[in-house]
Amino acid sequence: MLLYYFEMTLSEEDYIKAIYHLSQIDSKSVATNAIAEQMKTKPSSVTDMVKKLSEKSLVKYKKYQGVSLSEKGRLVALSIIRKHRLWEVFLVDKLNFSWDEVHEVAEQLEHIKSDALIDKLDAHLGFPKVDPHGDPIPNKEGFFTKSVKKLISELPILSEGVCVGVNDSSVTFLKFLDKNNIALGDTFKILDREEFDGSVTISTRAGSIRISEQIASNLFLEIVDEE
Amino acid sequence: MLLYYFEMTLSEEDYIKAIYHLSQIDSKSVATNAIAEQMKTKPSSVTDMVKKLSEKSLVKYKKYQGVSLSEKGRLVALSIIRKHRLWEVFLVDKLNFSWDEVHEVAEQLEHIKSDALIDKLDAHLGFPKVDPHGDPIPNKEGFFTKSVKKLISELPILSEGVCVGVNDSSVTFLKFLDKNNIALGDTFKILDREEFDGSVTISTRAGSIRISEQIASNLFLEIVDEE
DNA sequence: AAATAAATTTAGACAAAGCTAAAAAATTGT
DNA sequence: ACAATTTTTTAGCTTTGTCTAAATTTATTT
Ligand SMILES: [Mn+2]
Ligand SMILES: [Mn+2]
Ligand SMILES: [Mn+2]
Ligand SMILES: [Mn+2]
Repeated sequence: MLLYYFEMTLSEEDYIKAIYHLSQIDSKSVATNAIAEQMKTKPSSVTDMVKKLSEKSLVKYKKYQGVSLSEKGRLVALSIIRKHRLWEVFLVDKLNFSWDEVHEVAEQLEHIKSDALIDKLDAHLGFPKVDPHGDPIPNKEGFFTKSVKKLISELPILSEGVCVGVNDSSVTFLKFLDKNNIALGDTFKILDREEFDGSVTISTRAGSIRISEQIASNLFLEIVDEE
Repeated sequence: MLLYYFEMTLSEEDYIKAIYHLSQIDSKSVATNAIAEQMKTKPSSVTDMVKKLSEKSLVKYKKYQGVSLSEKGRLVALSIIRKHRLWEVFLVDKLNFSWDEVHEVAEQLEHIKSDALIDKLDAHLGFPKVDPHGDPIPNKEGFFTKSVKKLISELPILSEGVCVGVNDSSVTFLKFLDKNNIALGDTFKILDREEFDGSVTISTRAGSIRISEQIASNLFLEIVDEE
């Protein structure tokens, strides 16, 4: 990730990250209003910030034409995302937070400035490849293995992956999972799917079980594509 | 420490901490210039900030008369110091930083807002009582066991304590310590002192050794006074 | 008790990041 | 094609935390 030798404020970092995420969704240039919504600010504030980021060559910007990250900006985004996701792993693996409690704190921790810190944290965590939500962690140079996160209901038979999230985070659903020995971090394989009702047979640590279409469309598996 | 229910900025927190430390040294009210020096700002900036802190009842302030922490301010200071020192323990014990590398990063980490985070970190570290520099860690309510950090040369015979720091951090001195099996974290007992040259006999894990007055006046032991 | 020096406060500016209201450009609908 | 709508930018203000220079208060010397 090659340290960026210019000081960036917390706010600038959050904007860069927001622009990165928005351009992942759409790939075209990102609209002022979209950034404003993501950052929970007003479009006029976005215009101001985007001008400043453009001055620093972190984004490419032409009036009324939206904005996109420069290569420099992309690397900054990935370095913040790396930090965010490493801290999330720390919070879950070492401090026993659950995967749905960590985002807000990571949002703060990602801005701590120290290359040594993040290197040592990475080592301490055993160089994880994905965060607790199944999202890939870029390495120091900004490379990461593309991982695909898909609902069980959308995966073909014989797919295999790690359960990394739920769509419906209601207490009743989480209790259901518990009762059926399904937990975040488990590896599942999709054995069969009924044409009739969309129910799916998956293998779990406790043996193979049948789950309804409704359940299958609420569980995310993370499939890592080796590069 | 009973959470403070008002938002504080990073800068306000650092000022409160600075005022706390300065009033430890002197116990009287703290001078504007002293704060300015500590915070590396100008006296006029200090006056501005002190007025704001006074508005929030965090300090007692009368024009030209210096400033002191209110009880509320003291608790805020202790909560930040608690966080600072817990993070220092984390950096040294878990991430293998050395005790002289951690201050700057802890200076950032101490401002992360999350009560759950600091509770879980505390537990993860095994509820440490002192930081890597031998300074006591306040508990959630702001209480801490007073620990005395003194040079071996200043301690009476039969004192016992944990080696927590050096005065002279030159490479030659640190190498000398290494050669004589003296390391941070070791427990020493002062067995005898020669009137003639001030040299001291101490018991170490490798047996008892004699150290010169010069060495004795460069090694800090931390003596914990049980409350 | 002045005079001088030092410490502190005030006044006025500035950069960062935000906001509202108004203007301008781009897009959409007819 | 052109009017209406939506998006984006500009202009002007606000708050935080900082600064310099000038004024004021307190402390120290003669
Ligand atoms: Mn953030
Ligand atoms: Mn995540
Ligand atoms: Mn700090
Ligand atoms: Mn310390």
